[in-house]
Amino acid sequence: MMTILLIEDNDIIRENTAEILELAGYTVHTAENGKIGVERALTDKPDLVICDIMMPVLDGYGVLHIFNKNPQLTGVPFIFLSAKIERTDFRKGMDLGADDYLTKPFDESELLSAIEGRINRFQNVRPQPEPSAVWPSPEYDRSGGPATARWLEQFMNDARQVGNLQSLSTERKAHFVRKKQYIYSEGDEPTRLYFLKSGTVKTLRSNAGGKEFVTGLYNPGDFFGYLALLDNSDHTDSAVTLDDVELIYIPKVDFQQLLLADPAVSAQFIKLLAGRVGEREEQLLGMAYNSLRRRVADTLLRLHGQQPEGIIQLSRDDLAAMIGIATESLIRTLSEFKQDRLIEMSASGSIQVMQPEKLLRSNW
Amino acid sequence: MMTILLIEDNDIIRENTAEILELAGYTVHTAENGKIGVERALTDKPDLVICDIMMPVLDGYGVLHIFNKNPQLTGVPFIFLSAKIERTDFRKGMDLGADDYLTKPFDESELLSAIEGRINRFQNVRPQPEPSAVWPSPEYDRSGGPATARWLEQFMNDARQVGNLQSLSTERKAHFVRKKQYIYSEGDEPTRLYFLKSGTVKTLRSNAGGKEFVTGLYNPGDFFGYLALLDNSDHTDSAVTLDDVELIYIPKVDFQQLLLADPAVSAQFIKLLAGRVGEREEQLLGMAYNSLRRRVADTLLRLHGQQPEGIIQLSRDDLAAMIGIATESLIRTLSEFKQDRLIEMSASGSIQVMQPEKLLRSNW
DNA sequence: CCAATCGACTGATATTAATCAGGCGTTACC
DNA sequence: GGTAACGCCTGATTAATATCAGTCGATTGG
Repeated sequence: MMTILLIEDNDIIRENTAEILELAGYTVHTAENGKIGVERALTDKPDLVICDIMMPVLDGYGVLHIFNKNPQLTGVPFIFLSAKIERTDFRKGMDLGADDYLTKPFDESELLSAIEGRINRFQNVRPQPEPSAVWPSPEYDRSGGPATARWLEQFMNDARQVGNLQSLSTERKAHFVRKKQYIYSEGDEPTRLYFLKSGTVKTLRSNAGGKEFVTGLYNPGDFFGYLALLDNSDHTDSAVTLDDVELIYIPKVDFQQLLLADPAVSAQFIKLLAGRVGEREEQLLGMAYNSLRRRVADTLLRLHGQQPEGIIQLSRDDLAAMIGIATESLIRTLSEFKQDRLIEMSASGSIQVMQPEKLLRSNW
Repeated sequence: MMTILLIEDNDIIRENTAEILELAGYTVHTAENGKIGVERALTDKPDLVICDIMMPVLDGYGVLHIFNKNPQLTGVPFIFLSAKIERTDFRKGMDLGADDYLTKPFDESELLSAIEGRINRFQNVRPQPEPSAVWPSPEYDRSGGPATARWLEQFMNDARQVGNLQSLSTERKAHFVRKKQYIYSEGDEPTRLYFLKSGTVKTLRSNAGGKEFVTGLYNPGDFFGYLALLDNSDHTDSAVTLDDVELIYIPKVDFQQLLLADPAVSAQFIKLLAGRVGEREEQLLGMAYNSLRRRVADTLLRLHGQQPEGIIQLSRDDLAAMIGIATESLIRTLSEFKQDRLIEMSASGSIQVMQPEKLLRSNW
């Protein structure tokens, strides 16, 4: 339901008015002066504001001034309430940007119709519906999480059906690469996009000291190596196979053609990348202020959701490089988790998260 | 320039008023009754309508009724003009959805400030989505660094020249926001893109413990707040002003239209985002394995390149939150750098990098 | 004008996680 | 079949950095 913020210093009028509004079915928040009103507006985000003009601490004009300046508040319909019926007072209020002006005393119907009038007006003025024709919120569901690009597979099927990019066809030869092989290295010029048919691939960056940070982990059905292609720069990371894999190569030109041919694709890529930026910034935040234990837990949970069957099969070194910690520290933390029955480890070293809820919630 | 439609049956008042408006720089179309007014509104698409109430053929209420029903007309600011000063007349007009109500006789300043008031109000509130036409894709400078979006400015100029997205025009009102104000907060639904005209803005994320990590720093000429718009999600960061700033709002719909109208633009955005992903991953690598000293040095160098004049004017708290370390640690490191003559600090706390080469090379 | 607040800074201490060193079991290989 | 190599793990030590507690000076507000 609509939330209305009522700012009025007179206790009787305020309570009376609030009661009327509540009877009419609105959720009402009240404030007894302008300052409190603004504070409440910022926290409650009302759908409409009714504000008296003459008030102590901060008057109605001041409140509206602040509303106009604060981007979070500007869009909210604003109705002045005043005992003054003089034309100049009215004009001052309107010129400041009020949307209606009610004079006291008013009766119920005046109040309610004024509110309805403004709500209707603003709904007309501010079209709610997503411009879906413009912004494809597509059937390409981003189910694989922002890190993966499974929707591209779907897209490629479509592209194939249209038949204008034959080189994308699945008849393409699969390339077999054995484990622990570099697919491309930092500094290489990108020549193609990779589609992972089977196996696992990690992408990593390394620093001057030879330490590695794993930036991505790819499973069958994922594409990788697109960052440098999109950025039109050299690879800034390396891709390494974790086990024996089957790859399909999509030549750079084909990919770029694809990208330009259909606006929906570029829109999808924009979405994908924006999501990835957000994810990385989140990680950065965690890296800065979360304890090692917390970061291990977060990474395990992320993998738990991504990995098939929820079983994490990854060497301790790689896992540590994903989290950005020393391998020993990871192992110690895993042991602790195991003791707490939060995870289980098999003889082969694979990890299974047993109590994701508890792992998520426990705060150190 | 803004086009105003004036609907008024009295010849003298109509011509007189039109003259005033023209002198004020508006393009004015007139109509001598409601019927003609509506017809003219449909063909001319005015930016604002001033309409008398008592008129032959079709009165003002009727005109507004039609405006409310016709989607093409609903978004236009509508001001009533009337000789009636009775409260009930005023309320009837407002309840019908008028945006202001001027009583005759009025003087020039009343008229003009009422018009300005509504135009400003509507720029805050609404984007009226114009049907997009595709314009020739211009050549965009690719030199702008990945962190900034200055090329968008160039693009917007082009868009303006073609003139089909008027709402992007520089005539847009600047919004002033004082320092330390939130422009948007984590979790807010994005409603617009922000263009920073003057001042400085930071974007930050905060974790459960209330700690903040500064993810971006924006200078005049930058755009910000686009991540959530592109991702089609809620804001995952907050934007806060560091000093008094001037902002220009670009409504969500306008921006999205813009983005899809021209493949060159989406291509630019893809590049921008891909670059930002790379940057963030680089930061992540540094965060994991570089010493605090190294990270401070890197951040200083980054800011040295970005900030105008190379002078870094930033509170210690914000700088620490950018690097992701404790404020005290930062201050200690800065003191060390100062002792080593790598940087200089003014009394006001601003930092200047003196020997970028040495700062870059020294390896700890 | 004084008190309160804030930002820059310093010293002492506590905590965390990296590093070093090594054990133990399994696999790979001559 | 022996041994070298490797992956997983543990203990002790050490280095790095956060935290706590406060000073000092400048600015702000009543």
